[in-house]
Amino acid sequence: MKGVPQPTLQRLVVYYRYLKKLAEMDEEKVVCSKKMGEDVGTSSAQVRKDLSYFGEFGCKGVGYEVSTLMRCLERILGVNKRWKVVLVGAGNLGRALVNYQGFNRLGIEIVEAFDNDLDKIGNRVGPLAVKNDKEMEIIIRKNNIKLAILAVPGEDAQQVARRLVAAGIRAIWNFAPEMLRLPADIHVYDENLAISLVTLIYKLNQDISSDSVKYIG
Amino acid sequence: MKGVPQPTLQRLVVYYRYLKKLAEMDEEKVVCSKKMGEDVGTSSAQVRKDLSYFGEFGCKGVGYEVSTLMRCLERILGVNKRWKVVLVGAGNLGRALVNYQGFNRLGIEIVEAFDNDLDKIGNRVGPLAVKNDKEMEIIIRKNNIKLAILAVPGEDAQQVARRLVAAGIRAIWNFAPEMLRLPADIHVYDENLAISLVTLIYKLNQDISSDSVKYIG
DNA sequence: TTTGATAAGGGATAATTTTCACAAAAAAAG
DNA sequence: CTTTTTTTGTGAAAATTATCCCTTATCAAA
Repeated sequence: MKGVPQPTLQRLVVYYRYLKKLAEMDEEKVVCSKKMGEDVGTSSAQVRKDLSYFGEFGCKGVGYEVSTLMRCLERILGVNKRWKVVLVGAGNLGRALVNYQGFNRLGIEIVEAFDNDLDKIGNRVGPLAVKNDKEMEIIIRKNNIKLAILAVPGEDAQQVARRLVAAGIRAIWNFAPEMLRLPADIHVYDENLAISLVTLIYKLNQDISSDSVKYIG
Repeated sequence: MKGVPQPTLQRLVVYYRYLKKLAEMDEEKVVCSKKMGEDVGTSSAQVRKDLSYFGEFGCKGVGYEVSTLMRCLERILGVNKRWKVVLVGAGNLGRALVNYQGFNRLGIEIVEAFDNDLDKIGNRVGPLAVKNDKEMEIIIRKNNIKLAILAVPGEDAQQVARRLVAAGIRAIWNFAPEMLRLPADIHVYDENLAISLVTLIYKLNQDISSDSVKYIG
């Protein structure tokens, strides 16, 4: 179970959500890789290869039992357990994440929100009251929390991240556009919203450029 | 200028922001690929290879002139122009995106926000008033807008996306966890926040599993 | 000047990821 | 009961990406 490609992992989340929807609709009991691929936007071969990293889940000539494969993926991804997460930085983005419904369905619960801005401390974000970040370390330790969402300004990110790691955090979902320098065994996922948008702009711009090439020469 | 790897494109955005920061600090006039790589978390070879897809920007034995390379990347990425963007879906996430400061620095301006929820229409989100989505098509056409942020519930996504394309939208940043079926020449970037988080959970869970293996056998 | 150190550019090589194609198993059809 | 169809799982091939390393250019110091 070593050396699973990152793209495979990401598609697994997509498959999981797809299967969950199928299971809720309660129509098909079985689904084949061809249909899965078409429905989620990849190929049947990709679906099978992705699953093959983790074992055999299907039945030749038949396909995959929806509920079984769903539960297998649940275990593989670790979303069969409930995960407690803290949010640091209760700005616009942080508040949106707390209120985002998609996480709860994956067993993910944001249990605390911290900020260093006195104007924000005490305010409600969703079901939480924002706490002073001075209490952060103590609360993280006491509740044995391993996962943090870092949504603070770039200039604070490195320092806050160090504090989180010192408090026992093992994985950080980083929204700050900064490279975090942390011990190698801490998992960091850099989320960079600007990247996504600029990628689209690049392509739009390419279209426009090649259009004008057509007209000129 | 065809066949630029997607990862390269994404790193280019990172380089661009890095150079912009260097330029603002106004210390070094020149930067080499080694330093760039270290500062943004990649290798010097990767930096050079990424840039090589677009031309020659450096000087052997010296490095890259910060302001020049910055402006080159600006043109390559298309962020030297201003881009008008509409938001569809004024929920928590949509509101967070409108208020996100990172876009403005890239010449990206969210100029309209639409929703079909009568409770939301008329409310302010940042500097905008949410408009009725029935006006969407007309306003997009009139302002010749090409880029849309889709932050509506999954079940509405496909239908709204079709309307956007019919109104002249050419690129969609899709936050709905649905595969959009659109003409092949429409650019879609699927942003899936759950994927990021589950990827971290997977790794956390792996750590825990391998820990217990140590104790048991 | 000449020499040494530095650093870009780019072809060659390696690693990773995706796609292909086929054997084997199950079900359906004849 | 045999044949055909379907569909998985998986090595092998292809495509894509990343890394290495060598050549060349530039600068600084002797």
